[in-house]
Amino acid sequence: MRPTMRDVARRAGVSLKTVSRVVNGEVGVRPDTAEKVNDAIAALGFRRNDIARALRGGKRTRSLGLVIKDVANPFYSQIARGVEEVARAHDLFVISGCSDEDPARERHLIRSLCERRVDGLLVVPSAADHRYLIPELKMGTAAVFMDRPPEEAIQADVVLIDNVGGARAGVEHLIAHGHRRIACLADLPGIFTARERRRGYDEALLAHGIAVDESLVRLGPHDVAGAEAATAELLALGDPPTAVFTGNNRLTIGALRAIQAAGSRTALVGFDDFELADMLATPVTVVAHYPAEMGRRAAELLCRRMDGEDLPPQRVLLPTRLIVRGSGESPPL
Amino acid sequence: MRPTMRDVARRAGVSLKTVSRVVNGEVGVRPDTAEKVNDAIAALGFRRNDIARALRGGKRTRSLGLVIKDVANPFYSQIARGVEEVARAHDLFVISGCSDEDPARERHLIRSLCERRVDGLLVVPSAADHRYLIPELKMGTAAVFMDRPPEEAIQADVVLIDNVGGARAGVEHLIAHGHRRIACLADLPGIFTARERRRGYDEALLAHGIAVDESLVRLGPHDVAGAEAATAELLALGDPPTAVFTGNNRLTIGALRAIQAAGSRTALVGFDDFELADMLATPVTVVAHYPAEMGRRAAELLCRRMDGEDLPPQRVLLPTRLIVRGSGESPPL
DNA sequence: TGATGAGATGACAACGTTGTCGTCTTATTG
DNA sequence: CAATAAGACGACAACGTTGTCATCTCATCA
Repeated sequence: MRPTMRDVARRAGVSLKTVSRVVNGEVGVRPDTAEKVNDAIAALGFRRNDIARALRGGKRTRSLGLVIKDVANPFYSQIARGVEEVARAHDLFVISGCSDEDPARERHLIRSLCERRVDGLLVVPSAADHRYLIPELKMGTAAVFMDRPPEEAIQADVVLIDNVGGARAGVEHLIAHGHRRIACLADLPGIFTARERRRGYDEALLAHGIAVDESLVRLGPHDVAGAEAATAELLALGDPPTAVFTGNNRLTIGALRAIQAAGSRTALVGFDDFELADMLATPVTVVAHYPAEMGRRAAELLCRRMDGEDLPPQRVLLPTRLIVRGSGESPPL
Repeated sequence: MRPTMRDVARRAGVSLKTVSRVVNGEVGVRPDTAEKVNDAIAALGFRRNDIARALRGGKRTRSLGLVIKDVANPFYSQIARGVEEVARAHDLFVISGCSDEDPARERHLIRSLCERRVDGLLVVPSAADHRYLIPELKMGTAAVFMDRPPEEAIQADVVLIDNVGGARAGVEHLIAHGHRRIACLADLPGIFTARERRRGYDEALLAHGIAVDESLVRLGPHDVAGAEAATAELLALGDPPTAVFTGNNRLTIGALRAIQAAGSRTALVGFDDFELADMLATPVTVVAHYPAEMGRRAAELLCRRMDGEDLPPQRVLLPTRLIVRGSGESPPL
């Protein structure tokens, strides 16, 4: 169905190789010959077959694999956007897949991407164990991790947010506004960022001589509904917290719902910025970071690896920024 | 570097073809032979090369191309998610690119995707002219358009939102609440959905015997800031509108900002739902639709085409749903 | 015991392209 | 005018896989 170079060659009355030369803009073809070839290409609607090209070349498929949890989640879609920008600049395509936080699916995705011979891998890891990647890395597939590091055994670049520092800054902001009873909503403790942000929360309290009250810490809420329930529970305590620190935007929104529903004036600082945070009934003070930047930095690192640069594994920490909007500045009752 | 089947064969002491058989789970290999082969595969870290496989097979690359405006935009990332779900179910990979609404880039993307021999294309078109696609379609690359139709000349499936009906329902909702002076913010008239929604607005007014007052219609605001300015202007009129209908979520947010800033009680209904619409100071009544569903439907259609089904070009219209939240129900002053 | 056939395995070509090298044409130079 | 070189072009192999067909080994049976 699709014409090949051979078909073009036949039609133009030249050899296969000459067509190849014209298609690739190589020198050493007389203008009139090139014209004949181009006419044939246009007439037949020929498109060079990049599959064959990649096979013959043996080296580059000019593609990179991106494994994230879920494109529909703005955090990941912004990462994807950052990756796409860099890929575009390097004339690469992005082949992406959603792991949905399922280690088996992540593994399957990565394996399939390797089978497709992507030139590099960008992964937001879900699985705990990435040793299965070691052979792939050895075989020369470059890989860069984002948002969460792989375990020690893996020698690869990582681009992370400064989770500890950001969380600490957020909680210290609440402390600076007079809060002492500060609750913490963290995601499942199996998640790296949840642990790190929890650590920042602890550090902030400790640094200001406040003992961590485990009854104010909720590890586990994983979605808006869970966070809403957990917050409602906290607000219903005999001695409720005067402020809440939430470990990600889902949790922030859940907490917000509960606080709003309870008609409470509990202060709130959340990790992750989100659209409309400034438009809410109480604009939300957040620890912001820049997922697109994470995607860009990771993709850039990956491209350097793909170009054969041989640095020791990098660990990039991206800064956060506290955005003060109102919810984090109300004093304790 | 990467071992091939030949390497595996050598190590296992069998022929190339036998390795192929084992790798593909074909019958007719003695268990002990298969074991030798599997041992060699494990020892060498062999991964089947899908590039070579696709070339040899000649037919399927098991991939589909997705061209959207911008993954970072939730509308498109939800489409991408829907596509991904279907792709996953069919064991396909999604290769995506962002056109950023640039026709030249869209064309380049589609061309490159065809060169990569994707099995099918899913496109949210930016360009006005897609005739360049005709040869590709003829060559057997299936294509399905989303959100906006291609021009007449292109024979391809389209999955659209019921823009006219949705807009009409939204405006009629305002009319039902007593409004007569209803402003309309529509995006650039070059955009299909903007035109269609504008048409729904006109139809609603006409159906209720209200003449369209062009001074209340603003075509052109394309982002939050533009919508905010346009709305401020409308509110400053001597005889301002009592309600505003906005053609997409960016415009809704801009209008909301202006209304909030002016301390006005102007009613508002917007096209597109958005996260937190229910959490704002005034929860926003919207005409909701389901981008992920659009992605799914389009991908399903595409898969049917790819499987060789030969229907006439389909035109799927997805329904909208009016979600009443408060901003659309305040009466005229 | 030799014919028969089923099952296991291998040799080879082909997918569409590009790198290497050889051949042929034409212009240049002594 | 013959020698030479540069330029244009083509023949062929190879990339790693799979489909086709041939071959080989046994167990079975008349």
